[in-house]
Amino acid sequence: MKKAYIRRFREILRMFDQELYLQNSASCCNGISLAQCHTLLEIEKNEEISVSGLARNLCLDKSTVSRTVDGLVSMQLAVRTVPKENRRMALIDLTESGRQVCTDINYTNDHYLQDVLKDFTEEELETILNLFGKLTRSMSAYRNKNEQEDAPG
Amino acid sequence: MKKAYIRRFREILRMFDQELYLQNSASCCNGISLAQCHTLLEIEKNEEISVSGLARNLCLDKSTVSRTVDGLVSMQLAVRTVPKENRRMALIDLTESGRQVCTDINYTNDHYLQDVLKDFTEEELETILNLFGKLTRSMSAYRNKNEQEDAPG
DNA sequence: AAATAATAGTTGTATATTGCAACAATTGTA
DNA sequence: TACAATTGTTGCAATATACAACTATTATTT
Repeated sequence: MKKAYIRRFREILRMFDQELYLQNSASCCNGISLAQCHTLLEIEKNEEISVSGLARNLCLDKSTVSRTVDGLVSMQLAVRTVPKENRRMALIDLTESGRQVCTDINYTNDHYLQDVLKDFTEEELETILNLFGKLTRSMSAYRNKNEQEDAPG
Repeated sequence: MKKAYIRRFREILRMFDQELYLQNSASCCNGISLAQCHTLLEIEKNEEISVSGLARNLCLDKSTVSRTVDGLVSMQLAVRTVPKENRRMALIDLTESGRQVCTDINYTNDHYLQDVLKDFTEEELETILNLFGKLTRSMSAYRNKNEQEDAPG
């Protein structure tokens, strides 16, 4: 693989990452922060998920997630429930307001993506989704491989 | 454009963003932080750039960049020079150590990308770079359009 | 059954990142 | 010369994050 190609790819990745960050920041400004936004959507995706589950899915420390959930709860966007059958854990769920905020975020982001992809042909759309998926899976595999190696024996 | 497609795209974007973040964090751990890493590479790309220039390119506030540069200077990876012909500004440049760190970062990231892309065919590589570029430009155009609208009249 | 280990969550502490506003110094313009 | 614009820095506050220590609970081992 050509060095020049890799450098161009890296450059585009950097710009893409920047655009993604700017857009995410801009679209999550319905009074909630980016971290809260990510957490809300992750709760929405899994009905009744634990703090540890969220931490795993979001690749964050559970203490971080615990505090983010604190924020969501104090804003009445989420609730903690301690199940009787396992009183160690707390299941997080959305309130009606929380669900509404998710709906808003989804609406904004769906429309953004639709706008940004409007000049892509059907074929391009299919191709980019496939290649994107392949790349993401490859990145994930690479990371898991390295985590195995670094894991405490 | 199908709603289901958009949702799948968003989901992949989210995962991709997460992988990118994790990889960036991991690869920048040569004693420097992610922000310092980005700043170093941006200085490397522009010989003698000002704080404002860095802020513009990195889409950050100049105060943020000023402090990041503080860190780099105190680590002796960069130097500030006040040009005689304009004593307001400070031109930032890399030291030899700074250049070496950049070389290391580039090496690591180039190899990462090479590894992650190793199962892509020549054609796929060409396609993904093109579509990625197109998408990034589209995102950038969208943002500029909206910034125009929001600009203080 | 008691002791120990594992799990789940929270809190204390520290650090990093960031932006806005205020400011100082310098340069450009009216 | 007075005023405006540019450039960078500092004060301040908010957010995000992780690690370690801790509490409470549940599971396992002896």
